[in-house]
Amino acid sequence: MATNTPTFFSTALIEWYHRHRRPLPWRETTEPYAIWLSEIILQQTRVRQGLPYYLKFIERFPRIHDLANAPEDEVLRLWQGLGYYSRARNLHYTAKQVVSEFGGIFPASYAGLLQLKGVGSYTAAAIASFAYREPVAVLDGNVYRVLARVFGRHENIAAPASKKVFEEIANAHIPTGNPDTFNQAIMEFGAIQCTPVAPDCLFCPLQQECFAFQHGLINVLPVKEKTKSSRQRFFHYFVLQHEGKIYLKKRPGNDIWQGLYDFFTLETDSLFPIPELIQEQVFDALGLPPFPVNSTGKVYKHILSHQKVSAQFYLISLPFRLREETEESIGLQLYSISEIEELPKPILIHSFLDEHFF
DNA sequence: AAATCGGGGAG
DNA sequence: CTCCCAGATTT
Repeated sequence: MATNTPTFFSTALIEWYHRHRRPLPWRETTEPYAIWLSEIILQQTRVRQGLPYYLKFIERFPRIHDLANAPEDEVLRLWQGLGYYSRARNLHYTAKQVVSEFGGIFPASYAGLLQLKGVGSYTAAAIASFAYREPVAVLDGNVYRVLARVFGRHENIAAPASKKVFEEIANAHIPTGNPDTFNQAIMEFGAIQCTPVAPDCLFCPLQQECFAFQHGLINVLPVKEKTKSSRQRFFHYFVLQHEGKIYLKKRPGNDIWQGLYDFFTLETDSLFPIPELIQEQVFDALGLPPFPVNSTGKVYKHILSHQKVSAQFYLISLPFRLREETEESIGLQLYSISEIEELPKPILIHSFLDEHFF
């Protein structure tokens, strides 16, 4: 990359940043491990939501070896409630890889960091610039918005093809001598000043240079194509209990909440399960004689990015355990209440348990 | 290129 | 309700 000297844009952002920056713990360090941890946590997550998780993780896992040596269930349990759980699984995978293959030392360049699982172009640029002062511009939601407005770009920011347009602008302005501050500044500027709704244009240092402000396009830029509506799903959770313990299973891949624990599940295409379906998919599958079951009555609603889940729970007390072959084939295992508290669970399941058992 | 993966908060 | 958040990965 060519050597960049400061521009009106980088100068204004950095000057603004020095007056408005929030004190955040991951800004007080240049350790790749701490920066990497914070960046994974903050993907698609607001600082306010991610901060307590960062503090928990850095306390429990002060060094990458601590994270690498932890069981995956504990990592997922600490991650519980933060969403996008593949981030936690990849975080753990990469910690183990960096320890076993690189002696606990992170790759020292953008290109090297990009090879790590869970580290894409944004995160690699963030770590490279913050930890190594490598002049590579970050491109996150904040940056897209700021660039689209200031430079008047109408490309659809949701389209992957638009990425290089914004990348080129950002990389043309990142000062070679101060890449870390520029990257921090442009993201902070987007988060605090140039917000998605009702940006503070009145007191904006870029007011005169901002294309969107000068042309009355603040509410038009950035252009972002609308997403499709999500699908509706209906879960029927059978809370099988025996001697104070509850059967749980670990959720498989290729669906939401991979690696988290929930109950034996019947999924239907409507709110009301067909009795024959319960007979076949529940009683027959579990090797139980048929008997009447009632849900707890409450329908739990849970919203995800691309799905709306309606869940009902059916409390069932078993006077005996399931057959061992049944337990193994379905993946069900009995856990005490205190054990269940330590397992990673979807917020939906945790909320239900909180109301009935914890 | 499009779909998928969470949960919370603002308006 | 809709939109967005220090995005990455899979299809």
